[in-house]
Amino acid sequence: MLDSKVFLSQKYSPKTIEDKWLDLVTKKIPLEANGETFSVAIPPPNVTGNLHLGHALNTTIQDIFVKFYSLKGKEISWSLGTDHAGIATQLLVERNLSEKGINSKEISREKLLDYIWKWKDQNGEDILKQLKLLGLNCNWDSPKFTLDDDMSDAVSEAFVRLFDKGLIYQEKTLINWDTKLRTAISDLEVISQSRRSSLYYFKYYLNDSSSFIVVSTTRPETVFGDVAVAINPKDKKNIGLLGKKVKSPFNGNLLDIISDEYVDLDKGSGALKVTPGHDFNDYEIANKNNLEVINILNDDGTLNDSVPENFRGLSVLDAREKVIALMKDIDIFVKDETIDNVVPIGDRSGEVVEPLLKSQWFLDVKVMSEKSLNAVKSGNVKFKPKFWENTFFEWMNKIQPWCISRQIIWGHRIPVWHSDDGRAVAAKDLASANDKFYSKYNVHKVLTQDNDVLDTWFSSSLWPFSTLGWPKETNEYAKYFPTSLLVTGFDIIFFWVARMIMMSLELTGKVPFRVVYIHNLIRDKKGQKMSKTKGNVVDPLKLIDEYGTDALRFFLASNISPHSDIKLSANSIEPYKNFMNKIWNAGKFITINKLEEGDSKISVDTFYDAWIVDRFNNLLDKYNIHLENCEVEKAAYELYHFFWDDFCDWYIEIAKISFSNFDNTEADNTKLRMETIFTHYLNILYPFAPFLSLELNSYFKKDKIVEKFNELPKKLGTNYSGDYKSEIQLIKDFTNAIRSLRKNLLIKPAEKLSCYCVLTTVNRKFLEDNSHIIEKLCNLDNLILIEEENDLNLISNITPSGVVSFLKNNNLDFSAQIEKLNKDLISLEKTLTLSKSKLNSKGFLESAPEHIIEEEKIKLNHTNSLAIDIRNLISQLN
RNA sequence: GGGCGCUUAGCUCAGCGGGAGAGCGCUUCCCUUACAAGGAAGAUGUCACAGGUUCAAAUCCUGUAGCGCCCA
Repeated sequence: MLDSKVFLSQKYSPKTIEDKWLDLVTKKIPLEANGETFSVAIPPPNVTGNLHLGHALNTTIQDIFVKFYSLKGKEISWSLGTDHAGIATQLLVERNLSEKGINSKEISREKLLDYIWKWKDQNGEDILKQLKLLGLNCNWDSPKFTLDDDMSDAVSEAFVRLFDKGLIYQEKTLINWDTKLRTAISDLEVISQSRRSSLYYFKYYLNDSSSFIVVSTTRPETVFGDVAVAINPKDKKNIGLLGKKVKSPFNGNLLDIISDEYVDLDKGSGALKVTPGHDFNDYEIANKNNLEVINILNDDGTLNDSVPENFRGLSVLDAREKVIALMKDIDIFVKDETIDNVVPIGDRSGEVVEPLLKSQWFLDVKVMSEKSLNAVKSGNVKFKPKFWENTFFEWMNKIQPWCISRQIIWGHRIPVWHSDDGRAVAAKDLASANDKFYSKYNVHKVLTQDNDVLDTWFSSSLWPFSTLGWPKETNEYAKYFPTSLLVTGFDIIFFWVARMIMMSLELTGKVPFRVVYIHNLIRDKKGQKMSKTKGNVVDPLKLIDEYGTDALRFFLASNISPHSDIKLSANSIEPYKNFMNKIWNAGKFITINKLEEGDSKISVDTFYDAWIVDRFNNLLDKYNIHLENCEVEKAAYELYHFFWDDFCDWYIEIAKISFSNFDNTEADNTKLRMETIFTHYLNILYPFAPFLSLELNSYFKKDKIVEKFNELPKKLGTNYSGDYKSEIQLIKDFTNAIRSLRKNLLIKPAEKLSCYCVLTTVNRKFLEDNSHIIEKLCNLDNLILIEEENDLNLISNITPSGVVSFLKNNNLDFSAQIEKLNKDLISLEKTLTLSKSKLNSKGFLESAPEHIIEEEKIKLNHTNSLAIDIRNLISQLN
């Protein structure tokens, strides 16, 4: 046990106790396991990243569950690690190099890789240290990194299996090409951005006559890739041109006029130039109509050799201007107009993405999606809140093959080995590739590995099982897979959650997790997304400095909302720091009144002991239910209000009175009760505010070895036999009513006076024994029980438990009290009319459940007599 | 265009069939030996709008308006 004198001399200082307990809070303490397990995989933060509030929210939620289930005796595994974050990291290092005057495009693959690894070793993984400050119980001794050997082995294994099943294939098709990064990206990495754009109208003349067709386009520079003009089959004006040809004035090509349902009559001129090399819809039209595909762009987005010489090498925008100028020159330009359209942007580069015809690797997730849909529909994977399942279904239903190859170097190199004649096998290394090639093709060839690397999300999609040792049948994998829970933001349901489910079902045959807990984002006080460019990013480490980790954790836990994002303003966290301070000071009070060890045992409970025991038991129930339902914020709410409203405002305040009396087996019993409930409270507070809980607990634990909580507290019993609920209610009712009366009558807080009362719910004996409590709480001389019929000249307040009154005297100003009574009367009369009309309604009496009718009757009687009393009072006062 | 979510006190939000709530802010009073990071007493609402279901609707259904997000 720690020195309580030191404790009593200190103010609450989060920093001090965080430093003191960090090791213990983050350490996995072996508990007495009950044979059950609870496992989670952390969404791996970007290795180059810094801690932001999203991480803090995400990991705090996980940690609350981990600590909760740990206290419940489950064995815990919380896989920890970082993600290599392919494109993002490579970009960052390249930018770094260019600041040093090194052009990454001019150095070898090996050299650049070397730079990135060095950078990662020096600057990476800071985030793990920052995460630790939150007090998380992750597997700190075995952090993973997605490019580590074991993780990479899982990636190769997955790839080879999927390749051999035919689910991974190479195809030359139209893909999203980021011209700045010079790599393919998947459709998820393309953001549709609304823009004001110009729509240009121009004439294509028929090759054999002077008639023409007007086409419209936002991309005039692609005229060199045109292979046809498409009209809608219902286009009456142009339908006569069907089957004819126009001659491109730009390169002399002959373009068929074809019809296709896809063409929108109301858009632009209603006729579409078909450029299959640079538009996904046009590509489909071309496929349907057996049209040629012309690629007019280089990898860097400039025009290539298939355009006339004077356009070659121009950027898309320069070429656009030049084409428009040409149209005007040769007098085929009709007009332009400004429209709203949608432009595809690369999420990493921020540049316009070009559809390009390229050979890339694809994973046929379309085939894999079926099982995933069923897993969620059948409840094998549950989303919380459930409505996110709709989002999941919607995307899964229209999922397209996933382009998994990237033309960068930071990542898992694709384990495909090519021969020079275009045949290939997938294998983990060259030796097995040679074997595999020979057994497949019966010939030896020189094999070289594919140059591309995999999309970062490919390795992420294996994370829940690769971190547990898959493909090896490790103990961890056997014990902890499938994982119990995944906690993540809604923004990566498609990127990550859906892909994990698909991969897991395909590769392990199991779902990766039972429950997906989706949380929202943290925004600034205006509801804007936090971003560096806006300059509104709040650093969690600063919040920790200012308010403490426990307060931050409690804030996050309390403010999770299934429907809306968390808005963070300057003083959002302060109430929770105040709450921590409240607990701290309650701890001090209890320490001051602590019995010496072995002094006493629980003897006879008072009504307030019985009551607080009951309240605590109620808290325990709700706490368990809410956490098991993944409703962290509700558990936090209960913790907050039990402690502040019940424990501090009433229990401690009443107990103080007992402590100040001489006698006291009764006080000793309350001291024991108070300490027990407080330490039990700290125990369940631990998942939410671990540092404060441990610190305070250390002043109370009798056993010096156990510094940490090792189970959840059980419900407490009480030996009080009276009706403690009515009794505490009487104390509360009378206290509130007397305080209110004092205030309304402008009686000074320091002035002591006598109060008269009439009882309705509790017996005279109880009041005789406990009137000193009310006297003390209300600063009375005397609480005098009187009969109702007395004719003293009184001014009163009426409560469900009885009436409290002061003697009228000339110094008192009744006006405030009369006002209050009138107000009470008005609201009473409202409920009265409502109640009466209900009980007079045949429908209500026939259809409402019995207990509701009973309650309504009681309410009516009650309100009625209250109203009569108040009316009497008012007339007396007037 | 399709989907999802939201609209409740000045602000941020909970409640989701039978009593309109919390935190912050506001008013008045109190440094009462755990806590002024506190205590006490208060004020504040056509629960977006319009219909419907029901004995009973903030709560369920339909529609309208506005806001936000996702997908095209």
